[in-house]
Amino acid sequence: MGRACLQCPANELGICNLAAEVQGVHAREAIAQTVHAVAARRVIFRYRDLHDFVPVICEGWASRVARVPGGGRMILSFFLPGELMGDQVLVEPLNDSYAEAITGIRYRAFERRTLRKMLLGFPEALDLVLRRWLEDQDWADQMIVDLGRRSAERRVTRIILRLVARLRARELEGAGAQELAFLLRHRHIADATGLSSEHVTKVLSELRRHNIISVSGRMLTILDPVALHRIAGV
Amino acid sequence: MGRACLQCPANELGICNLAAEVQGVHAREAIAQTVHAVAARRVIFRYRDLHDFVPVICEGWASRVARVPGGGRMILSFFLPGELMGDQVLVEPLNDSYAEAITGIRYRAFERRTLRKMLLGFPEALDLVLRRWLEDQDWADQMIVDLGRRSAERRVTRIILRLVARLRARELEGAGAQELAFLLRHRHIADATGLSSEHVTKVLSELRRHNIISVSGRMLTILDPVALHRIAGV
DNA sequence: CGCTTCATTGATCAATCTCAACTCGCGTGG
DNA sequence: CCACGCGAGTTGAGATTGATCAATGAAGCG
Repeated sequence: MGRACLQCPANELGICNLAAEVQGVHAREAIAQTVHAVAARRVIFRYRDLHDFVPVICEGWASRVARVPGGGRMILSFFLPGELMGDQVLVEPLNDSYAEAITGIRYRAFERRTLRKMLLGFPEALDLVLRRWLEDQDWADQMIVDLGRRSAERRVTRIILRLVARLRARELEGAGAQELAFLLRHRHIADATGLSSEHVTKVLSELRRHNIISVSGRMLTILDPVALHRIAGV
Repeated sequence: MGRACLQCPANELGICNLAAEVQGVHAREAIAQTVHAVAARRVIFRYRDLHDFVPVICEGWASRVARVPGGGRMILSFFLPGELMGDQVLVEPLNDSYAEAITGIRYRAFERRTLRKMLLGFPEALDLVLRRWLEDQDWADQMIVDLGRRSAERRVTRIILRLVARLRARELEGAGAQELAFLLRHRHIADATGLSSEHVTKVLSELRRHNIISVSGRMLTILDPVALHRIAGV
């Protein structure tokens, strides 16, 4: 059981067999679940095919992607370890997007029907899920504002800061540490911000030139948090 | 009771006093509610102040708006007659956006606490609300794709087509009629598509020049639906 | 170890913004 | 009832941002 499990809804709801095994007890509610692994850059599933199961990511980073006729791609949201991959637990998805692995990932799929019944029985549990759904909506709202009314530089810095905040909130990265694992490729940042990947490297190079961030391998170091926040406009 | 009430969730849930009065019966559940009117272009409320009430729009068009420091504005969603103004019925909003009237509007505010309790008791009713919430999320997803990866021309035509589809789905406009009341100003289209209002008039002029649409007063006529859909890329 | 994907950089091009000037229509106060 | 003023729409010129294309080197992965 990794750190990501600590705040995982499946764990908090007591439905994850992994947690149960570790603690040597049965899961509170028996919910049919399967474990899967997907390699980096691969499609995990299409949402339109996702009728009976609710996926939760255990390890690695993933994204929800929409394709645009003509080759364009747009990332609609990111999934970090310990997060529901889409909050449509109670309602079937109507979306025609698909989930794609950013790094290699492992995830669990829970049976929707049982999960739904359980949530309807426990208002606190329902609240947990709805609140996360609301956070997703808030993310989408912020993306809309960024895409519509902010410069490339701002979009890039803001998405980095927001992801870092999410990692810290889930305690995947220490709140103090300015150096952290940042697993996105330029292409992912580009697809999330509506920019070309070339332009993303130009923005990031500029930030490095001013000693605001530094990147080596897949570690991101925030050298000057104040400047970074100033650019992001927070 | 207008046509908009027919598909209004407050009506479907049997909580609207208006429906009850018209039919000479009591509302199924007594939920405290108040009626309000707001003039065009006025702020209706801030979402952060909206703790105890759930608003439903009865007449007119409204929008949810985010301001960006420096004068920019972005419309996050539209509200047509008979729609919940934000689906955060069950959870308190965490957003810092506000609702703004596009035309003059009338709306009703229902007490959140009672409504929530009622929804938790009726899974079908809960489903109704969650499904609408999901539709909102779908709208947001489409906006993100449009903003990130589509041209100005496409964004404008798509938002028009999507709004028209919504009006027709709610039977506010006949499915066949190509002429309909379209109450947005260029400024609203601009704020929803992330464009300048000048560029919106250029796009719309072009569409008129090609006899694809025509606008007079606040009536929009779709002269060439096929061409319009082709441009939108559907 | 060979191949694919990724990052970097520069030159050029296209889309859209900004600014400015003008017109129109409508609502309102005199 | 009229005049005025403001918000809204139109149009054009010039400025900017970011896309596209191309070429090269580096890194990751099987």
